[in-house]
Amino acid sequence: MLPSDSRMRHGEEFASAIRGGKRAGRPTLVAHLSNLGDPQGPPLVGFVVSKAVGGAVVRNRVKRRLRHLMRHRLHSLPRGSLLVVRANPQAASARSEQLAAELDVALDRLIGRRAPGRRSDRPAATDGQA
RNA sequence: CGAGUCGGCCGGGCGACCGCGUCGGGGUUUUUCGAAGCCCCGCCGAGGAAGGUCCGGGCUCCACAGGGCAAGGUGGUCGGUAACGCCGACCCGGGGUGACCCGCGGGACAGUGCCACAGAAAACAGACCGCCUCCCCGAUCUUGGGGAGGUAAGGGUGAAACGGUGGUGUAAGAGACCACCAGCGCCCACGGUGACGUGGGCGGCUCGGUAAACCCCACCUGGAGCAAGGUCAAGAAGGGUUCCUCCUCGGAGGAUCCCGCGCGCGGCGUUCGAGGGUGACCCGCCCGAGUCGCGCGGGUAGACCGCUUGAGACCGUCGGCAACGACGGUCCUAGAUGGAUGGUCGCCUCUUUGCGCAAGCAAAGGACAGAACCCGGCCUACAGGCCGACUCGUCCG
Repeated sequence: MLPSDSRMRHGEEFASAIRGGKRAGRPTLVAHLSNLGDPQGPPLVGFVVSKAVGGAVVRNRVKRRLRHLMRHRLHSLPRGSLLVVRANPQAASARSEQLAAELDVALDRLIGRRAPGRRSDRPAATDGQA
């Protein structure tokens, strides 16, 4: 799972990531990324899974899957990042591979906009599909 | 073998690797010597309903003169229990050939209300068609119409029509009277802890249902809830207790402990008592100097304790029809707080689909659902499966 250092725990961090950050949407999830965190600290990742996604069992499963997927993608986030991943109702029925692919696309777009040096421009067709 | 009734249990299994959470051990760094950080190893890590939050408790804080009047709940009896609206046994009523099942099971002579449709009439008596007597009119060989009265046996409606059957009786009839039966009330005897049952006697001859309609009766019930409650930190402008010093006797300074979001405006107040508590209200009682409203500004939901050893689980013996209890032994079994159970696989198992004569092969899928202070219940959801007891029917012996 996710190392405990990288877990987002406070409401204000969620708020600043969602309000002050950039956004990338996919059918199953929406990712918010901001750089307003502690510049020396590790990146913080939080998840928001509303009741629209499903019951308690479904929400827990979605959250755990996302947390597991983020574990291998933490190194791609710069220091001081605040990332919040919101799950859409479609995430309840998605397979793990689909979640992973969409999470990759969303992260690439967010990091690409912040650091235009590497893999900056995804084709516009991806946005249209979203 | 078929059909069925009741009860209990499981709710995918084994293994590998990488992660996460609590706890324990080891190493290392820092240290205010309490501990904290990092790394490594090991154990354990969701449910029968963890769910709905419908009852009952434990636990915590507040309250704990009394009276009146409400409110809510429960409702056969006896027992079980910490307690219950739960459980067991029994009683009564109903259903089933039966095993068994169902019951929201106190009171309808305290009072009020309601009873659709049909029907003449639906609760207190009344009479549509009938039946019978008398009178009048018409007709004259067997009956028609009208009026006054008697009656409830027969018809028809309905879930239900003021007891049933047979007789006496009568103009026709009727508990008007009689016998038996049903039912109601009272009394006695016997059995039972009791609900109640069995038997006998007497009475007037007969009385609808609905209380999950109001209501009446009996019994029970303090308020809030782990965001309870406690410790620390943070916030700092203020108020108060007691003591000391100074003084222009108004206060000022210091120490101490306690309380407390701040400011502005306004209302009501300090013994002629604001406001609060006492379960809602009233009386009464208690505490009492602040309190209430509006506006502006600000601070919060950080850390730790509570937090998992408990009406505990399992096994055995004994008591009890049973629910359950007593005794003995063994065991410690989740404790998160943006909330730990996920990912990738292998083998087996079950279901479905496809291929195949078959053995089998391949693919997809695994019910309902996630602990949050803890127990005892109830209710609701649930793929599939296992075990036991019993009943009825058929066949064989």
